[in-house]
Amino acid sequence: MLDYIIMGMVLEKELTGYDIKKKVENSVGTFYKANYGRLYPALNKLTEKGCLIMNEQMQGKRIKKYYKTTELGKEAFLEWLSAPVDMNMSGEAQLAQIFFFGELPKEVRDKRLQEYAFFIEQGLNPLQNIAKMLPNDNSDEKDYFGIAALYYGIQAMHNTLRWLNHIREQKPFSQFLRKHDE
Amino acid sequence: MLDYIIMGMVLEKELTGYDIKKKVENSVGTFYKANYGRLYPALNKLTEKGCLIMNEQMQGKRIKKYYKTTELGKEAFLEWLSAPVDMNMSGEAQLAQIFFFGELPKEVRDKRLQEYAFFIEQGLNPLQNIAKMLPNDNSDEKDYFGIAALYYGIQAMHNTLRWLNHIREQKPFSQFLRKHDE
DNA sequence: GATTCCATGTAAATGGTTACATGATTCT
DNA sequence: AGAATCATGTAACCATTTACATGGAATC
Repeated sequence: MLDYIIMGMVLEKELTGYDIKKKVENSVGTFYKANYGRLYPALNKLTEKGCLIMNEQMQGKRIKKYYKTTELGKEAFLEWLSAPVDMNMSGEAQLAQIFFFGELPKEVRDKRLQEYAFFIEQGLNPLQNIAKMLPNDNSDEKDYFGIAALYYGIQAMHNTLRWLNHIREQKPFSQFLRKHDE
Repeated sequence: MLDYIIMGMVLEKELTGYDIKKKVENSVGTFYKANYGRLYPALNKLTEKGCLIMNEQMQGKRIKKYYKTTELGKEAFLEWLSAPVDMNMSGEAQLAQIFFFGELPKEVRDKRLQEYAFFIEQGLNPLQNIAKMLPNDNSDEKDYFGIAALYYGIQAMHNTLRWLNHIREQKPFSQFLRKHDE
């Protein structure tokens, strides 16, 4: 996963490992955390494999290593990107993939987004059935937070579906966020 | 984390490892995945530590091992549960903790929920500032999905805050889910 | 009688974090 | 001058997944 995120970050502009980490933080950062402990080793491995090219530059007395994705890397990246979203991964990791969907041809992208919505609906149904069978009154105090977690999941899935509908049509986000009734 | 989830699952009723996995799946399952590869070793370690008691029972020719949380285990569980939610963990893992909040005294629980809401607001602010500075028009096609991910994050945080407000007052969930405008 | 589910585990491989180590550059 | 940040890495440790291995019990 980190490999693909790195390659996605330096598709066009070359960056240092340090820059890449910063870029990850303030873009996909909400969904994916990188740290130097595996970032730098990953950069070396990807360079060895030929997925990145490294370009050393001197800045005063310091060597800076700039990385950029090669054609081979681009292929690997697009292969990963165009594969169906892996539902075994955490929701956050799934979002990290969709983050790059702008790099995908519209056809493939739409297919994947629809597919993804379908998977979420499939996960949503059993949860909704459980919710329906639950007693309406606050019967057992101790169970409340378990039920709350269930509803959290249902809500989150609903919201993801709404979001997917939105981005499938590439609507602007000016009116995406809703007012919240206190 | 798994240790505490296990202990939380067998606070009152004794279960086998197999049962525990099932119970995790259809309760916190949306947020936390267990697998036998670490579940069984974890059961042994917790038993050695004295956090669980094991009770072997014969069912025909098969030995079944039932586990239950000891007093020592309960203490450890409650200590974990009453600590502030660790914001370095994934959002899913955070929810897995709140799942057990029914076991917490109201005072501690309310404090933790308010604290948690505060942390989320703190994470939300920078994202909202980025969103505000973004050009309103769909300037760059390729950036659209990056921006979409940003809005997803903002939406998710808003929803979490709304949910937290709801559960802090222990409101029933009959009207929690909103209708979705297509 | 075969398949599915119940039930318990282990071992190898992989994945990932944390702390450490070092030093240059830029800002105050 | 001192602090913060830029910049690159390693090593030890810890966590986690996957595949394998085994067999009883219940269901069709």
